[in-house]
Amino acid sequence: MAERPKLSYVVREGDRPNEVSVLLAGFAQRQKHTSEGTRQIMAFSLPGDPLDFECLFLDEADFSVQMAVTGMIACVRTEAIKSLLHDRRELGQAIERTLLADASVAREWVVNVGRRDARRRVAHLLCELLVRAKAQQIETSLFELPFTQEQLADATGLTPIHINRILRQLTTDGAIRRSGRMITVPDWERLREIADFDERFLHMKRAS
Amino acid sequence: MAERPKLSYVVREGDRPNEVSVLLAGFAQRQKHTSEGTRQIMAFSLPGDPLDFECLFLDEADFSVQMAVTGMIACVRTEAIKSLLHDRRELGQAIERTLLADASVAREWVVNVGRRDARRRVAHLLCELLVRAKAQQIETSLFELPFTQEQLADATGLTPIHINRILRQLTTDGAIRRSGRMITVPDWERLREIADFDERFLHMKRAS
DNA sequence: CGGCCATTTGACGCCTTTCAAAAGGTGTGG
DNA sequence: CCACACCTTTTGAAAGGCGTCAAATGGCCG
Repeated sequence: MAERPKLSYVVREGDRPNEVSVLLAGFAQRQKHTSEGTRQIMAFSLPGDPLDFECLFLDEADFSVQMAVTGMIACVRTEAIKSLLHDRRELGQAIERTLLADASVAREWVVNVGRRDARRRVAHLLCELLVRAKAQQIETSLFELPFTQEQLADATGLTPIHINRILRQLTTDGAIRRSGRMITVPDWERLREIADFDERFLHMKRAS
Repeated sequence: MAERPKLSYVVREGDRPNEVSVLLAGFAQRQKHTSEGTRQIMAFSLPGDPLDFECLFLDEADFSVQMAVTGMIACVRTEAIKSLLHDRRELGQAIERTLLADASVAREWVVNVGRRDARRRVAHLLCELLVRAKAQQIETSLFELPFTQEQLADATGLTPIHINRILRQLTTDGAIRRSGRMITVPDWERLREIADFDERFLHMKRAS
């Protein structure tokens, strides 16, 4: 249970942490850097999401986790979780499902950056964030994006300049409305159609 | 233990299979289709790889598996594996590690298609395939690619035409040599450098 | 040998990047 | 409360990487 300032790293690629964490408040991002220094974000974490549970089973972290805004995380010693896993099998199943759902999202991101143009790509990311935020009861149709356009660029494999142009285009097309970083979706079906979005890849439970 | 013809599907997106399979011979690919019909491959499977074990824990498959060439797979009823998992904890850990290594590869693919240009992207894919093939003792520096240029394109988010140009460029640069689909790597370090390749994301065991 | 598919090559166009700079916002210190 | 510094957003112009279109070549199998 510790406050984490904006931009602080929770895990760095190559770490072998002896504790894992859950995001309680704020937003975080999973990312990697290429040797040239460019960054690729491969997931945004919302409150309630585990941040680095794969470290429970893999030797070293293959990605970094950085806070996107100031937030709060809960840390648990890996020993504690492992002994819990030893006692309660259903907990292991739950973690397993979460990790594999994360993996499914990563696969969808491969599709997103590999086969969708900038417009669909951004719309798809917005859809994912909206659906996940709704599932966490964060808010509904209007949605405060805590991310800068540079972060959105690194998440979609685009440049911040182009993100800006795409957001403007989506706005003039009526698919979204913006004021500051607040984004409203007046026509959800419209955005979903633009994005080619099918939320099954999120593997969310209906009513758990 | 069944032979599978080229292009046959092992799993389709949305399936809820009651058996899972391991690739014994040949090559397979994991893929998704967008609503426009374009395809994105997100993993190539080599002999020895489990093809769809995530179905053990998730409700429905979020990707399809298709044979890239005629090959052989072994099918196991999910019930059988689950009861095995119940008895032998170390088996569960092994499967867990495999699944999470797959997830790590998917994340690296996000980086690949998101932040590397065509030349690095293709080189990175070749590096991954070579390292994994070597680990399976398939062959060493020379490597028969069973994949068409169209498949390589769908794996890298490019077009087959551009794959062709990149392969030619890598050839004239001396990074690879080709005859037919056989690819030789005369200078491994060279290709690795071009690719910005660091094999840690594969999470392979040193000597298991 | 003929049909079909994969590979190869060229010309052209466009989506996205790069480069550059202005404008808007925000926090800190005087 | 203002001023300054810094970051983010916005806009424009030009370049380039990759896609699209089209067609020729090559290889495999019946």
